[in-house]
Formats: sequence, structure tokens, C-alpha cells
Amino acid sequence: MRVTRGRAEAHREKILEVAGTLFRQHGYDGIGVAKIMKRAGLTHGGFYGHFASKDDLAAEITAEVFGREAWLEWLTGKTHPSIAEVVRGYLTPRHRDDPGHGCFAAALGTEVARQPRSVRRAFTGELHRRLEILKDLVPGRSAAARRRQAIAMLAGLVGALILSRAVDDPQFSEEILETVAAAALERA
Amino acid sequence: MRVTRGRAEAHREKILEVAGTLFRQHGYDGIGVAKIMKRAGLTHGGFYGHFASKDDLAAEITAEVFGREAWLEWLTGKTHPSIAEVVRGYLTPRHRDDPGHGCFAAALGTEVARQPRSVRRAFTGELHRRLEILKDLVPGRSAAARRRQAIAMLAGLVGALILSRAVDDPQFSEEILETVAAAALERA
DNA sequence: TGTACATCAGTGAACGCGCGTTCACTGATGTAC
DNA sequence: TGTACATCAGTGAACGCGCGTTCACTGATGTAC
Repeated sequence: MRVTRGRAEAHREKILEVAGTLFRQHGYDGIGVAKIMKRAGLTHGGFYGHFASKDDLAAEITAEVFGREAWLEWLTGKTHPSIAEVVRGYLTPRHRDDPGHGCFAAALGTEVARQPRSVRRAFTGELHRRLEILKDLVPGRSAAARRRQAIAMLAGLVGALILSRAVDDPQFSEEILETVAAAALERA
Repeated sequence: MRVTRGRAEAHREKILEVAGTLFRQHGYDGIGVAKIMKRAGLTHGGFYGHFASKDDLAAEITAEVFGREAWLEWLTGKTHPSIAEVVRGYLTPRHRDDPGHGCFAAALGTEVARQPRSVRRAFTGELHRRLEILKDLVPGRSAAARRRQAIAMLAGLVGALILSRAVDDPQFSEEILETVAAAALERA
């Protein structure tokens, strides 16, 4: 049945929010349209009134939802954290155990390369934006040096979180988080 | 039709080899039993004479194929490379563009966490083995310090390769490879 | 403000497709004599 | 070494299932008067 324009817009937002979580938890290809819609409190048929296709949703999620999330605050609890606080907040069991609300690069990294161009382009843009933010937090003489520092740091954080999630041994997983956090903090 | 025991064993090896490549190229869930068997020159029905299930194959690949591959040599062209040679060999366009024969952690990293326990356990074991090898190449006063160094380095390499593959911009991709290589070589 | 009707957000059955897996069958291999 | 037959690796049709997507339909909303 028809629904007010406001409710329809709210439904669209709910789908984006739910899909942003489910994609990160199960992978782009690990979760279906029907399950996303069910979690949003709707039925699958209505999906195509909001999005042209599942790939279209994936691209929009990657560009908009991941871009608008207050990730620095989610990680650190602060609006203007230091780089040390970002590193410590990123490499925690809390982040490791909640991929649905965490870093999209660490959640979907290896799958992005196999996604349609639209998704890869959105990912690229978001990665650039995050590096810009990290660049301003990181030490370094010049802007170029800080950018290099930001890239090296992000690669280490993303790699460490991915490995800590993949590993089937809680002690080993913690060792990875703590070791890489210590190494990153030395340079922060 | 029946086939000699030797040919049957060769078929099993061929399936493992082909699946090792296809899993890394398309993800554990991105490639099917029928396609794997076709690439091995067989039909899908025969698969279950060699493996109990697709998950069983995935676990065996992760434990055995990835474990037996001469990855140091594939990366560097040398049997006993230095850590600098490993870093330089790892962060190359050649490795980035050939996931099917490259590092399994960088190819399947984010998907391992969603796989059955058998696959995750095999991944954990192989990761340990690689860290043991890196530990002996890396500088550091004590064994513990070298292990920490190996973990931090591996996280950076894996993260950088994943990001360089995900990104839809060749220049940005190269920038990631070169920046992280330079940062890792400073500490090597 | 009240009525009549066009609009359209959402529903749920149905589609074709590829998946993992099963199984009756084929025919060359391996073995017993 | 040669024959007879049991074994079993591999084939391909078939299964149930979940997927992305389509579409006729429903009924509340939005609009024209």
C-alpha cells in the first residue's frame, strides 16, 4: 500500500543503513536483497522502487553511507582525536568483533577488487577522503611526507584488522592487534 | 570410465592446483565446483570422489596448497632472499595483478573470517608458518622483537596489496605500493 | 473543508539461473585364477 | 601370459535451494475541483 513521501524516504534510508551493516558483516555477495529488505522491515519486491539493482545499492553504500559515517568518533569517542587515539581505537577487540559498524576497507577489502567499476570507484573516492583526514593528524615535515605516513599507517591498520579477524586463535588475534598498534604508535 | 590410480591421483592434484588459483582470483564463494572441475579438464560429478564437499576442498587448499607453494621464490626469484627483496617482490604490480598465484592472505583475507572453522584453522596455521619464516629474515635484537617486527611488516604488506587491488586508479594504486614498500624498507 | 479519482509505495507470487550435491550408469582398470 | 569378472574413476542428468529481478495487484496518499 502507498505510504507518505516521508515514510518512503525513511525506508530508503533504513535500507541503506541495514545494507551498510550487512554488507560489512557478510560481504557484498554474501547477503541477498530479500534478507536486506526483511531486516529493514519491508518485502523484497519494493527494493526496486528505491534502487536500480543490487550493484547500484552496493555502489551507493560504498560512496555515501561509508562516507557519511562518523568513523573517527565511532573509533575513539572523540570528535577531534589524536592519531594515537585513532590507532588505539582502530586496533581493538571491539572493532575486530563488530565489522558491521567498523572500517569498510577492513571488512570488504579483498572483495572490492571483484566488484563492478561503480563500486570500485566509490571505494577509491572514500579511501582518498580518509587519507586526507589521516594526513592532517599524522606527524611529518611536509604535506607529502604526511601523506606517505598516512598511507603506510592505514595499510598497517587495515592489514592487521583483517588478519586478526581471519585468525582462529584469540591469543594470536590479540597479539596481532597489540603488536601492530605498538609499531604504529612508535611512528605516531 | 575408470582411470589408472596414477591418473586419478594426478586429477586430484590438478583440482587442488586449479582451485588454489580460482579461489584466490574469485574468492571462496565466487567460484563453483563445476567451474573448478571444468578447468581441471573433468566433469563436476567426479568431484565428490576426491573431496567430501566444497568446504573440504577449501580447507585442504588453505592448509596444503598455500603451504607448499614456493612463495618466497615466486616473489623474489631467489631461494634465500633478504627481507628487502621480499618486500620489494611483494609490493609489485606483478603481484597485485596476479592474485591467483600470489599471497593467499591478501587474496582471501576478508573472506576467511566468514568461512567454516576448518578453513580458518588452516589459515591460522599457514599464517604462523609464514611469520616464522619472516621472523628469521627480519632485523631485531631478540626472537620476540623479530617476531613483532615480522607481524608489523606482514600486516603492512597485506594491507597495502589489498588496497592497491581495490582501488580503481592506477596511479593511486602504484602510490600505495611504492609508499608502503619505502616505509617497510626503512625498517628492514 | 469535503469529495472523486489518479498516483504510486509496497506486496508477494513467479521467472530463469547457477549453485552444491546425489546417483544410476559406463567402461577401462586391477585382480584372481 | 591369457581370460573372466569385480572394482571404481569419471560422466551427466537431476534434485532442491536461494539468488536477482519482474510484474500484476492493493490500497493509502496526494491532488484537482
